[in-house]
Amino acid sequence: MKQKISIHWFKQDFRLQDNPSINYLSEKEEKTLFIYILDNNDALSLGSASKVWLHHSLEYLNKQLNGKLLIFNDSAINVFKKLIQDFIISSVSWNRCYDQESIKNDSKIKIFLKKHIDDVKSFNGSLLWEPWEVLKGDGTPFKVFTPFYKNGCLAVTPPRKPLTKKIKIFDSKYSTNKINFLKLIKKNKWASKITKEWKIGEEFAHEAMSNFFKFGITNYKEGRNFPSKQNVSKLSPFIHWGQISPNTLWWKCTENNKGSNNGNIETFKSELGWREFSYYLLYHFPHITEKNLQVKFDNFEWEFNKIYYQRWTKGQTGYPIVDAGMRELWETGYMHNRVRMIVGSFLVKNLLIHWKKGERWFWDCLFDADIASNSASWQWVAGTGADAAPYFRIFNPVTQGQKFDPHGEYTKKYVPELKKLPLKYLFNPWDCPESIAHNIEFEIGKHYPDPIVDLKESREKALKVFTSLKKI
DNA sequence: CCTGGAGTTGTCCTA
DNA sequence: TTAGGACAACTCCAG
Repeated sequence: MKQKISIHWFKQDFRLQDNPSINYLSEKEEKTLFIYILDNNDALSLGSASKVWLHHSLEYLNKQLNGKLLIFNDSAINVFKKLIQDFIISSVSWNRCYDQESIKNDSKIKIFLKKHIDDVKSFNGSLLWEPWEVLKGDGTPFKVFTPFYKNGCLAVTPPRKPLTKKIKIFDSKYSTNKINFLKLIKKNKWASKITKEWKIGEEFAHEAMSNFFKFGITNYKEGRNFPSKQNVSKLSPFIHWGQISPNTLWWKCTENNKGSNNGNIETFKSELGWREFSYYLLYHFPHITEKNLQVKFDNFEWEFNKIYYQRWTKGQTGYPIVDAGMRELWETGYMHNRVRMIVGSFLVKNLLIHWKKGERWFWDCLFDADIASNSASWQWVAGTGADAAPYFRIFNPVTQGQKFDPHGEYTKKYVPELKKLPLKYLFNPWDCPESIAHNIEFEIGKHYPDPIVDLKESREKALKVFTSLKKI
């Protein structure tokens, strides 16, 4: 006798709170079977850090579901074929993904499922506004952030309020923990070290939110620029994996938006707005993952010096703030936003290496690696994207270090070989006089690399190349 | 169709 | 030491 069930298909929504698909199924009479499908043939293959986060997320989620999460390593079609054989399925639902590949695959699966199951639904569980609902007066999509956010988002319907319902978990007899079979984690030092500063799971997303609204949000607007300060939320991996919904954060902002903290709250909300904008661009211009949004850059003469690139990835460029950022990324699966801009500008403008190379490295190393934010942000840094920075905006890693890490705490933490260097020379160690260097046993080229390119030269070269481009 | 204001995040030089 | 303007021009957007 087959049992009657409903199915929630976890995609990038690893939470039980404020989960529209789960809420929908909780209203039904049947108990819900919770499944996750890893398809190794997915075009959008996961980066190494993403796999690690996914592994721990699945473990946590399975615990939340009393060990009843069903995990498959197959194509979604095959999985559903089997489930349709084994159960009477009244409903299947999930929360949508917004990249082109997912849209294509999911619509195929939906058509297949509808042949066998009456009730097949998908929900918006990850965006505050549906990309197709925010348009200009003439019906075309926005291309500039400020009008998109102010006139497009804020001026229309406010985001859905968070809601949580009680779930009824279906106990399938073949529900076992198969997470290790997915082989998401390689047995090496990196994979175990990288999670050291993180607690992964829905509960910890809420913990991070509480901490942020207690401490970080005070002075967020200013403090978010300083990598050694604790003002950033560090919520990005949780948001990416759906361990907390943007709606929960949005309404938490509204709740806390009283009195003098207004500017900070608004700034944080606009950061959520930037995430929306990235997804918006991805939806309306899906090729931004691969191609320049501004086609005139297709003629741009990028260079590729393999040695430079490798030293950038390893944090061995000879520019302390750049190296600190790249090492933070490698060691923690995260990089502070200000530093992301600095290392990005350095790769694209000083080394003239294609933004796509940087995008791929970030994709592999970031816990919050997100196809929308990553593509849109790299294009922004390169100046090839929407709402681009003017080409002459090239970050100076020395000035940026002095300005945003004024006491050098961040830089020294990740580049410990510079610890003894006086602050005056921390961001330009090549200027350190011989007498001082000798005393602290610091030799450039021996204890810390020579800068791979000259700042002034590479800046002028970049300006030249970018200027020539606009004349085409 | 025309018009005018505006556009996340900087740097460098000059007075 | 510091504040202000140049950098260059284009596209987007709203009226």
